[in-house]
Amino acid sequence: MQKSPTVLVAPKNLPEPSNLMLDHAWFKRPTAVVAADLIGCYLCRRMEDGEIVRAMITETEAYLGIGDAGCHAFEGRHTPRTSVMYKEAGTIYVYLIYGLHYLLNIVTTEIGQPEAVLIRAVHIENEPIRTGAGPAKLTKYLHVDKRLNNHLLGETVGLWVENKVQDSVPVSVAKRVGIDYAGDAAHWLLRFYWTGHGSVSK
DNA sequence: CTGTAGATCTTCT
DNA sequence: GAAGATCTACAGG
Repeated sequence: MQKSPTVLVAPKNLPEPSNLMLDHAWFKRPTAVVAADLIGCYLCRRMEDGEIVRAMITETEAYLGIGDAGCHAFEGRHTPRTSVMYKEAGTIYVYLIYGLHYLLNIVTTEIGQPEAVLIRAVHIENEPIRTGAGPAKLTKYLHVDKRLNNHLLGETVGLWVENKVQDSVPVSVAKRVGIDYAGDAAHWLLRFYWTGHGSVSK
């Protein structure tokens, strides 16, 4: 009997953002703390037709800037793609990987400190458990692409995060995925996921 | 069920 | 020219 964790209080699919919306200061904390804290929170997207989709975050990864060989901004690398990582906490960083997949990150910490959290998996109510099980799958479902890059989270751009409604969420830590080239940093425990949840990436 | 090819943009060698 | 913070389809055992 493999039942996925039950949401104690159902997410309100209200037509408007709720007062649980996280402000930018919430993301201006140590990146690993933000990444762990995001598990159980809701990634909210206003779709083209005006409907708001609330997707519960079940997996994240922290990328720790200039000292992290797995981070795009390693050793202060500053390119057209990575410049957004140096901006203010709460800024959306979307980039194209392998020429066809968009991945969603949220910038953290201070301006000038290129750190971010990658959203790796979400669970969308009333959808198959694997619908948002992967960083590229969730962006496809939520229509997240380059248009959002460089904008602050909020109702204006149609993408924001609302706080979790559960009191305690079981969180596990593990090594990050897909950065075997990063040497030592490949072993850092910067991946966070809802323990045993069926929507966590493979 | 495991393995791998292919898609094809951005960055670095 | 090569490889990447990935996913899907399909071949083979």
